[in-house]
Formats: sequence, structure tokens, C-alpha cells
Amino acid sequence: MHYLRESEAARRAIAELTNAGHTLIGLDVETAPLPAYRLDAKAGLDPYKARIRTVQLAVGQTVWVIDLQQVPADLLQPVMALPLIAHNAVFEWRFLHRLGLTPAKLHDSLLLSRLATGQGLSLADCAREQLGIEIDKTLQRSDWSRDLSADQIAYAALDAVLALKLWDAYGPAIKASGQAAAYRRMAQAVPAVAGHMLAGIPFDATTHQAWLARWTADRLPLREQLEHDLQINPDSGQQLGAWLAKHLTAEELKAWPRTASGQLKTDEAAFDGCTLPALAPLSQYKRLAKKISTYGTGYAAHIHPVTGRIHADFALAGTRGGRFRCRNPNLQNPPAGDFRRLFKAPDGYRLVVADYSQVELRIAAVLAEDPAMLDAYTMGADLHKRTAAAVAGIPESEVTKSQRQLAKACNFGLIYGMGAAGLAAYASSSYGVAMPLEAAVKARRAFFSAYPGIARWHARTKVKGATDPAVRIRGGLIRDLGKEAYGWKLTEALNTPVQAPARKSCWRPWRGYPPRYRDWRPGWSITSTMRFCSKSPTGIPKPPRSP
DNA sequence: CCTGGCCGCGCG
DNA sequence: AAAGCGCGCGGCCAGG
Repeated sequence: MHYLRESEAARRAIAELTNAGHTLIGLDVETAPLPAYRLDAKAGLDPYKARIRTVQLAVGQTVWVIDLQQVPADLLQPVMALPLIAHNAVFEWRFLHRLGLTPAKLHDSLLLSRLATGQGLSLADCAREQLGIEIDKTLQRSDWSRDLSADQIAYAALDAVLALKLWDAYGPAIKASGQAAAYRRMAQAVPAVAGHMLAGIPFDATTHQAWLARWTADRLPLREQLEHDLQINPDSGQQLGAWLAKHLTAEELKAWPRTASGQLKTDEAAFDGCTLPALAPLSQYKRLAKKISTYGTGYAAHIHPVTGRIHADFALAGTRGGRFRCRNPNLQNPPAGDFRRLFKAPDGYRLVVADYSQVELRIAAVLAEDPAMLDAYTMGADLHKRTAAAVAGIPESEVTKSQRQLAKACNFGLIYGMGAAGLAAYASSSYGVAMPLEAAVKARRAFFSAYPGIARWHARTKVKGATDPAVRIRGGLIRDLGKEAYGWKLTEALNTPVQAPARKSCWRPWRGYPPRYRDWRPGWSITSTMRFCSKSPTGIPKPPRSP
């Protein structure tokens, strides 16, 4: 282990490393908060509030710990062309990029663990499980701004060695399971994801603040009225349930929907059709409360003090099914409509939204090889209308609007194994179409005789699941449903290979801010629910027209 | 005081 | 036998 705090020594070590022709080099960085953010406990994780203190490079058991407090970052430029591996490479990429360093070949042991075990593991967990090494992370949060102790330097060095070792620990299993191509695609996406996080989303904080003030003002009288009339906290499902139990008729109470744990349900659908006068203002209150907490104060708390933008955390294959995940905040579910106008491109630029129409249904059609569905898509027909005609037993020309709505419920639900009762409930709650159970049973039968390929696909999936709980997603990713809390379930076995490879909206990056970002040209950057996938949409029919 | 489960609800 | 799936978040509430 070599601690390098002098430029000439660092230059020599880097020259030696560059010329040695190593096939892979372990990489890790330690960061120190900028002076203004000394008191911010999480500043060290934020590339706008902290910068790199040390860079660790590992080859075999040899590690160089380069102290960037003394050594100019530019000396590392040649290293950026070498093949590197880090644990959670998105982190390293962002901090390096802020210093003008952009790794060209960066592998990620977090992604390796994600593919090998089904979930992304911390470096400590990987080290324990794969290498039998117990590591102590207490120094991670120590003060990296001052002179470094021998312990700190040793700690820093170890992580780079571990990331490197994990390549050999996980690599063979990933190859053997046929996930090598999936890994490569994910690793290639690291710069796009990291750049996207660094860039953030421009957000109109001023307008947002004004809206929030109005929502809050609107909520106040509603809340006071409800507290007075109902004598309960309207935010409490428990208290609401108790109130309902007292005020419903015996008959209503018997039929009232309940939650998994037996509580009376208090969602919008449960209120539907009930005439208690308090329920209307209650619904209105709940809608406002959701807007204020999640999309009001919640979003406001994520506006970055340095950039004025929202920098969320994205994770490749962060979900169990392999979808892209976003949190703090989740930018994949801002309310549709006006709220989205708060995401605003700078003057002279535009935000571009691209969407693949009915992508999941198209993938299901391909996987199921359903002739009627494939035919509808090849011909550019309206699939929902076609389903509506089949379910109602009428010609397409006579399909009404509400029949088409119902058909959407059939297409989106029945594909994934929804039952008749589910269909009836789904039709009314999601599409506002009332449906008795017998009608749902008939609709379900009609659906499967119109799309026999879907029926065969369900049967096939059931048979396969009996002996093999692993679901293979086109493109390589494997999801083992046997590892899920409830084990293998048909509905998930049907959903995963369809949902996982479907990718959605992409937002084009813009120039100008933050400074380093203007040099970054990834092509598309992704905000919405992108899922990990093959070179898709191979073999998937094109949508009839762009929206 | 924090953690985790449950619920309801926003999106695809 | 019957079954839509996938998320994250905020509030409440119970347990420590």
C-alpha cells in the first residue's frame, strides 16, 4: 500500500500503472465535505457539497492511495482510460466527473452482485458472503478533511481491493447464468445514469411555492370542518374506520370492503356510492393532503441549495423485477397534468418526452405469440377497440366509448392473470365502468377465446413454474420468484417478462448548467420508468403513430 | 427518539 | 383454487 501525497511520486506511480497493461484496476474514492457543508451529515455523498479527498487504485494486493489535497487531479487523466471497477460506480463517476475526470471503462461490483444474487448488496455484505472478509465501516464517516491517520489510509485502500476481487467472485456465475450481456448493458449505462443525477431536473421552485401555499390554505378550513364534524383526525385510517363503523347502517357495514388486516377500507373506491355527507369533503381533503405532503413539502425539501434543481437517486435494475428505480424524490410518479409543468427546461431549450404506445401489450403479444394480437398491431389496429368488439360480440364499428374503456381494463388486467372478481372491481375503480360479477366472468371467457395465444401462454407459464421458479427476461436478466416472500406466483411470472423489458419516456439533456455537464453527451437520458432489457424492441411491432 | 408495518395513492 | 403487476412516499401507529 502506497500513500501518495506528493505530485512527483504520484506521477511516477500513475505512469507505471498506465504502462503495465492491467486488465482491471480496483477503484474507490473517499470524499470530504466542502467547508460550507461541514455540519451537513450527508454532504459527503453529494458531489455538489463535497469533493474527492483520496483516490484509491488497486492491482492485486497493491494499492495506491492518492491524496488529492496535495496532488492535482489532472495527473489522474491517463488512469481514466484504463479498465476500472468500483462498488456503486455511479458514485465514483459523479465525483470524478466534477473534477474533470471521466472514466471510459468503468465496471461496477454492485451491479455484479445485483445480477448474481438478485439484489444489490453493500460492499461489506459482498465481502462477507463472497470473500469471507468482515470489514469495519466505522471510518467511512470519519473526518476526511484533515491530515489522514494510518487507519484511515488503510481503510480507504481496502475498498478498492475488494471491488477488484468481486469481479472474479461474481463474474463466472453471471456468465454461467447467461446474464453477461445484461451486465454489459447495465455497466455501459452507468455514465448516463450518473450524468443524469449530476445534471438534475430544473424545477420551477417559485411557482411551486405559490401552489403549495394555495393548497395549504385550501386544506385548512376543510380540516377544521372535518375535525369538528367527525371529532377525529382525518389523516388516521384507523379513526376513520371507527367512525365509519359507527355511522354506516348494519347492511352497509357488512358489505364494506376491508383491508388485508381486516380494517375497514378508507380509500376513494370504498367511499364510492356511499351517501354519508361527510365523505365528499373527506375525499377532497385526502386529495389535497396527498398533494401537499408528497408533492408539496416533499418536493420542496429536495430542491438543491447549490443548483436549484432536483437531483434524485436513480438505480439501475433497482427493483426486484429489474426496472429502473428512482427515489428522494421518486421522479417517476409526479401527478399527470399541471404539476409536470414545474419541470422546466432553461430558456432556449425544450424537454422532450418520448413514449412507446402500449409497449407492455405489444411485448405480451410477442411473448405469447398470440396471432390475433400480433395481427392487430401489425395492421395498426386499435387493440382496445378490437378487444371491446370481441368481448361484447359486436363489430368494431359499433364499439362505444365505455365499451372501449372496459376493454382497456381487460387488456391490462387479464393479460397478467386477473380473475373475474378483480376485473369487476378494476373496471369500476380504474375506468368508471360498472360491472356485475357474471358479466366479468363472461368478459373474461370472451377475452381468452379472442386471444387464444394469451391463454396458451398462461398455461405454459403455469407448467414451467411448477418445476422452475426462475423467470428469464429477454436480454438476460433473471428473476428468481422462488426467492420472493410469497414464492412463485403466476401473476408475477406473467408480469415480470413483460414489464421488465419495456422502456418508457426519455428526457433529452440540456446544456448550460451545471458547468461540467455541458461536456457530457450521452444521447438519451432517462427519467421515467426505464427497465433493463435487451436491445429491444427487437421483434416488437412498432406503434401505429407517434403521439 | 427511531424503526417497521400498514394503508392509501401518485405513476407506469 | 384463485390471483393484475411494479414501484416510492407520507401519515399513522405500535413496539422498542
